[in-house]
Amino acid sequence: MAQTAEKVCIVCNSGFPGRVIQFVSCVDCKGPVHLTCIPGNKRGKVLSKATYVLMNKNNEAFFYKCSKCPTVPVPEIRVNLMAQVTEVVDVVENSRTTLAATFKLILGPLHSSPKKDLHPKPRTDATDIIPFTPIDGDCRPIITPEIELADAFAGLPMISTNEEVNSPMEQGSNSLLERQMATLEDSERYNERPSAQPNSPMELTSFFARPVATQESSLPSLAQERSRDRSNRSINGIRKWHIEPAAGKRLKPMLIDDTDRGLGIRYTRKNGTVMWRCNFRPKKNPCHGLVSQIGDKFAEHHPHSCNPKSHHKVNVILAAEAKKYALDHLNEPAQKVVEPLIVKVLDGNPNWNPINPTTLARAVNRRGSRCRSEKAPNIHDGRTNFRFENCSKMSYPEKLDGKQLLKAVSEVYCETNFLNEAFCYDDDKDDLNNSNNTQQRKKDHSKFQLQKRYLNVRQKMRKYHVQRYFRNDSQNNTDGNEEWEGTVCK
DNA sequence: GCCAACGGAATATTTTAGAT
DNA sequence: ATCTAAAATATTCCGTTGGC
Repeated sequence: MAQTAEKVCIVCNSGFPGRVIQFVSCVDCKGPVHLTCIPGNKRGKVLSKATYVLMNKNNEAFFYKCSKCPTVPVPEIRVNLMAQVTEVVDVVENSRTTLAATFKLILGPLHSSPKKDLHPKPRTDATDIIPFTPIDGDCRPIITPEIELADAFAGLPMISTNEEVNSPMEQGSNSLLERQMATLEDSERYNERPSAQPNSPMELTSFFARPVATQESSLPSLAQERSRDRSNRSINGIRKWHIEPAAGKRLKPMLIDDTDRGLGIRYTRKNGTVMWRCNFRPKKNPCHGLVSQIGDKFAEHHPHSCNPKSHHKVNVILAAEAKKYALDHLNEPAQKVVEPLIVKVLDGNPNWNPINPTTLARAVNRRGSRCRSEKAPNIHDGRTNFRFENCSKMSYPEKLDGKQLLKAVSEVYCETNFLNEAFCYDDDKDDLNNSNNTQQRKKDHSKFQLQKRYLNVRQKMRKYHVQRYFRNDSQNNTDGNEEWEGTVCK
């Protein structure tokens, strides 16, 4: 951490002005990085100025690894593991005194909150390093050094990785794993086990050298969690992923793992990471299974808490294929579509208990009939956006709760639940002024008016096959009418 | 008709950026 | 260093769909 005014920060590309230049150097490329340019260190959470000064004073090195450099491999610690555990325990204990300021437990990029993950919640594998696996590939559950050490801290029996790695089957898996891992981005390569750097109690990640994560003994053990998870894995411990694009209900994509559990897309992070959630979701004890996907790589964030399913993958793929075929051949009878597919699947899976053809045919029919109604002639062929004509008929005075109406309408596609709120009201016979309960009558009347206008809008939408529409605020409506724009069904 | 299997929205929690 | 607001992420709730 020497001062160097000529150098340029490899993160922000700016210099190091001022008398006191605080920076750290990448252990690999030696490039300087501002203290504040360290990922997650805007507020000194990773390396505060005070800590920096203290470390400088004690001539301590801060092992920073910039994102441009290849990840430093995780050290092999199979040999003399207990000695290392003792060593790390000493370090942790000492950290309460002299090293308290310098010893910050920072987890990898997938764990953004150092404070939170110091004591991980029992329901997650927060301290597990998550192995990424490619799509339609597989992954051996890995007992990483930090996991073993975490178990050791929790007072649990050590799990020997020697035996696992040395067995013929595991050796095979390892080579397969290595081939997969070779394709991963550097920042994700947690699980490599080269022979270099033996006996180091520190783990180097893409960011920093840091002490191994510990776990309070009062919390459920990682070993127990993994043991439960391992029992859910296939026999050889290989995790396989497969995405079926339209296997879900409403033709949503489904991720299927090697235990035949199906997962649906939960949400997509801003950085493009897709989060998949196990589809087993009864109201009582829904499964916690959670998988992240970056590109075509997958990682388990939460293990499943549900039981594996039998032939689920075969069934969902078959159903998806049948529905897809039915959509492409709308005029063919469902039974005719389904039966050959079932025979074909049965040929490839002799142990499969075939789905009832009638059941599948009914599902196919449902899908087909919906599609037939959706494929009504489109008078706005070729145009995805258009301006509503007769805008005056679509306008609403503000006093009739236009905002609420606008919100309801803009969220509506072709189907709506609005009519499910059966509202019986005889507009013609009602006399607002002669009612016993005038306030309530006025309220009902207003609601009825709203519904009538809404139905009028909906009718319009159907007529023009509008998927959704919204008010065009860019127009200055001088005549008091609101302008609407719509999106036509393709 | 019941209930599991989804799927989406609402809500809660955490993180980050910016101001002071 | 602290506070606040906004954004991002995670969790929960609830409605709909589909199979039996």
